[in-house]
Amino acid sequence: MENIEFARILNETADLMEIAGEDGFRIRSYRNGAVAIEGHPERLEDILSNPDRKVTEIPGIGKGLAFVLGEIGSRGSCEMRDAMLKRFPPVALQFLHIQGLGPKGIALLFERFPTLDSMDGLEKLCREEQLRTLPRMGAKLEEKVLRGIEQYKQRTGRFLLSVAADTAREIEEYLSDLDGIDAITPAGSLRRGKETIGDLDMLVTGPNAAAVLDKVSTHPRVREILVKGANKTSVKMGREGLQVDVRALDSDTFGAAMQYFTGSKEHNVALRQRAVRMGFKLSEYGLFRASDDVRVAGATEEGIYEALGLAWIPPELRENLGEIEMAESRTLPVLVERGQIRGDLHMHTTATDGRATLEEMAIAAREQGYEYIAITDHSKALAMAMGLDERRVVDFAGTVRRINETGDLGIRVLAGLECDILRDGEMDIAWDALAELDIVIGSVHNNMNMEPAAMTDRLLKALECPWLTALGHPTGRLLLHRDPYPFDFDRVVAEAVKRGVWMEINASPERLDLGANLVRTAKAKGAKFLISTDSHHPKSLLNMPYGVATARRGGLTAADVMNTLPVDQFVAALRHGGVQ
DNA sequence: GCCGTTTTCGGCCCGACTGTTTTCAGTCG
Repeated sequence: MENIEFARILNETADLMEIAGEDGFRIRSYRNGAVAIEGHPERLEDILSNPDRKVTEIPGIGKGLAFVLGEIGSRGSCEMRDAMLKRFPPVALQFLHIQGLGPKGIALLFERFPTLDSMDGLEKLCREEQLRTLPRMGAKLEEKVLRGIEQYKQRTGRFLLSVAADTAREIEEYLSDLDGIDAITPAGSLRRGKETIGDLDMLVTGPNAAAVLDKVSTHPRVREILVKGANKTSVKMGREGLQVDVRALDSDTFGAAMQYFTGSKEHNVALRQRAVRMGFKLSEYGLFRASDDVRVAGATEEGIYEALGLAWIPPELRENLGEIEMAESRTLPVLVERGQIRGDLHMHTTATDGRATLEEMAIAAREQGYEYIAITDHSKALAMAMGLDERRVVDFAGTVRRINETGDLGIRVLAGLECDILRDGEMDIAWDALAELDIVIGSVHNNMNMEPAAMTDRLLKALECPWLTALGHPTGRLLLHRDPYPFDFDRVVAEAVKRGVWMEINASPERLDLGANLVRTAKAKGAKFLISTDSHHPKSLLNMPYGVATARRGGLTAADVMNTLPVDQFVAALRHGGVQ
């Protein structure tokens, strides 16, 4: 069992305890423990099975949680969770994801309607106007919950890009000891770098590819085998039930299969139409001449595109949004690559809500091969994150200057801030304190349900601040969880371009904000971008590829992305050339 | 339930908004 799985069960237990009205601090301990375990570099299982080690070595894990973790490790659950699940049906956990419903409300629902045990049941209660019979619940809440259920249904069945990527890696590792395998490659929306994934397609080639189909069904996280045939195994993985299709292929059709299973459907339809016009037939088995059914390409993707008179198209662009025309005229953009990113400009430390110190983040970033980073902790409006006030901002800028003078960290550190954009569009920190910093990322963290016009005004007002470097996670969306706040994006981008404020592509897999479509829109208006991980832990620095994938889907080249610049040029490009 | 000690128990992060009230609990970030 991986650490993240231990963390998930602790969090789930905490959710249930919250509904049960358990002591809040005790619940916090479970959540803290989950964070500690998820971020712990060692496998918890290894520590648990080693008699010389104790899990209480991990800060945040005491005697109580050590016992709980032991239970989870041996049987996948713990006493507390079992007890809670006797009181509440499993759907209670899903109710927590309905906006407008919290633990107290859910507890009340089960108290009043003991037979409630499904999302449909909740929907029925809303439609029959039953919620309003409960204290502090009314017609507005019934409407809100119905909207919440609608959104919930839309997002179930989809998974974050990172979840699919992790699962793909896990499967590759599990199969890596088999002989006679040439390649195990993800296709589908994962290969296209889409922000959320429906199911995971894995293609396998090699003389022994069929053996993979047997072995994959024995993976410990497989919970259901859907299909187990000669060419394909389909399974559901883990509790969330991510469907994984693994296909074994001949090497002479591998390119055609990659092309076909990578999609998108829209891209493939357009490509097949083109093939027909040119006297070919394109399928997952190859490109065939229509006249005599002779295969003219199929071993590689490049061969197929070339035979159709096209340059090879990067998977991220395969959405039939003009890429086929560009491939024909040989004008495809040279998309930005992870290896071109030289700095990460948005991260937090223990000064606010991060889990590691400035030094630890800097060293981890150096190991990623970066030349520079910016530390951008929160500002004081985020009281729950211990956000910085003016005095701490100025002190911090001084500290960073001294660190850079020593050069001990082997990486250039920029003094930054993720400054809250307040309700009225004012910055949370006075301008003269912001002037001490190299980089200021302006972000909206509260009052997100404003009218679109008011939110537009708020962002336009924020852009007036002369020290603002970039807009952080500009739409505020949380994938599968919260929709973007509506505002006039075109107007805000146009103003940002005019004022030289960059747009962030937040690489956190929960956000990927801006998303690819808005990246396209912004680029068309002349925007410049930062790709940043918004890390709260050294491990999260590894999320950069998700941001790069989003940039690529938006058609960005290295020239569009400011943090591809070498450190000196980057600092010179900052609005006031940096302060150091 | 964890932590850090005042080594035995008290402190642990908090403001704004919403819809429901008639003074505020619950939710959200």
